[in-house]
Amino acid sequence: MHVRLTAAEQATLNGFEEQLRNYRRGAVVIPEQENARELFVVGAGWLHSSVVLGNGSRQITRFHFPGDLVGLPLLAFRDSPETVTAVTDAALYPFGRERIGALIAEHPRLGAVLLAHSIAERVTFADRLALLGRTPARTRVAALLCEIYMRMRRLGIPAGGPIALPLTQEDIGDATGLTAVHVNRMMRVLVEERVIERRAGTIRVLDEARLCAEAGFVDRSPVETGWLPRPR
Amino acid sequence: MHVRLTAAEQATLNGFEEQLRNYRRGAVVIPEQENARELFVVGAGWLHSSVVLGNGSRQITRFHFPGDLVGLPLLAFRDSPETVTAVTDAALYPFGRERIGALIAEHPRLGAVLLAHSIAERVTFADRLALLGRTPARTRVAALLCEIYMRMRRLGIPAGGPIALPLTQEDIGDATGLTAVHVNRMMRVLVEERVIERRAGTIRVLDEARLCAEAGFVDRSPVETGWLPRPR
DNA sequence: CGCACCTTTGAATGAGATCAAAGATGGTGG
DNA sequence: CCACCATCTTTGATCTCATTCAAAGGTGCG
Repeated sequence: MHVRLTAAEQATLNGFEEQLRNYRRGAVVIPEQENARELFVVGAGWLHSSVVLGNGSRQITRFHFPGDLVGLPLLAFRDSPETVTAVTDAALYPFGRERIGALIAEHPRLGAVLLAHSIAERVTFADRLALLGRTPARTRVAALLCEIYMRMRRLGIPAGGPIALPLTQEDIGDATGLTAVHVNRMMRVLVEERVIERRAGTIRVLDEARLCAEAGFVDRSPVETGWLPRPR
Repeated sequence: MHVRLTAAEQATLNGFEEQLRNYRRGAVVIPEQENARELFVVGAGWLHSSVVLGNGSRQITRFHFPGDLVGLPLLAFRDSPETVTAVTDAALYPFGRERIGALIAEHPRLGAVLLAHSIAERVTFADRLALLGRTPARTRVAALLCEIYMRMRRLGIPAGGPIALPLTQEDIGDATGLTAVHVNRMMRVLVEERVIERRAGTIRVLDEARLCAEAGFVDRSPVETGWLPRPR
């Protein structure tokens, strides 16, 4: 999205989407603490990454949407530090991690793009950290909805239209550090104040400006590419 | 630490530590939202990265110690998404971000190592996210102390010895999502239960096993390197 | 159609925040 | 070298946001 690729780069990237593998809603794609061997590009569906604590509670650390790269932690650790689960039925393109090594050797510039991507993700995590550490429940729920809404917009869904929200309130709680009960109350407030509307597994954003303000949403300016090396 | 470097790789890396620049305790090294142009390798001192929210509260997202690379977000965003501040007097090696581009072009394998490093950091953030979202105050404080202790150990400080803790309780609160007052109470409990000992800006870990258990500390197995391309 | 699972609502409880004020501590300048 | 002032730590009292516990509706899948 951010860089004009050479034909050779494009061809190499296309190679990552060969076979397609299907997963059912709720299926575990990568189990925590196990020696997983493959990464994935998301073809269709929603997934999430989560961590389970010693006390049994779960923290969802991020959601994955079509086009996302899933399983990068396998490049740094032998055993996956997180569980990747399919939220909806999903279709993924698996590939071995040594192919990332080959990609970098062949096209160092793509390696640099991958680095920038990983760093951007780190920044997203930092924002989320501030959200959990320093904001009240209401803001957290608004921020999650806002994030999903923005993501859907970028995937091409029209503004103001209804968007599917295949998450249980428990899921939302595990992502925001709240209980399902409290998530329910917070969403209710947002509905009562006409910020959003809900109906059978979908939500509609009625007041985008208000939602963004409520969430403290900051649109991180476009990704930097000035420092990248020349394509080979 | 994880990879055997070639002479050429080592030489290139050494080039990153040319001039040394000094900062006073409390000095802002990279201000949030400004167009910073340099990254740094930490030579000496402690620093931290933080985010300031709309409501005025602050979240410290991570601490930086000697040997750390600081300012990576500049590779992804034009304006720094976070503030980097010197906790103690510090000495840093600055360098321009285009040098990272050159590094990757010249030594793709080092680019891959950098990617793995960035991914490992992302995983650390995920752990921290679970900490803020799903654990009580006491665990959070223990986890922060445990993390610092482990880091100091790796930097060569003896087990059980006193270690400098140049952080105010407010700093610890901003890192753990608590108030300074509550941090004080939690540390008091840890002292009373003889897990740690405190004296004038230093702490001593009396019961390492207990601290780790309390913190839910998991030692992420050594970084993977099997997928790296061959050195050029 | 029936059984899981999810959502909704109320009431009681509790962890951590807030407010306030009294000790420590240490860096600075005279 | 000492005195002073700013900053940090400690402690108590009170308040509040979110959790917990409990139970009654909904919804959709098999």
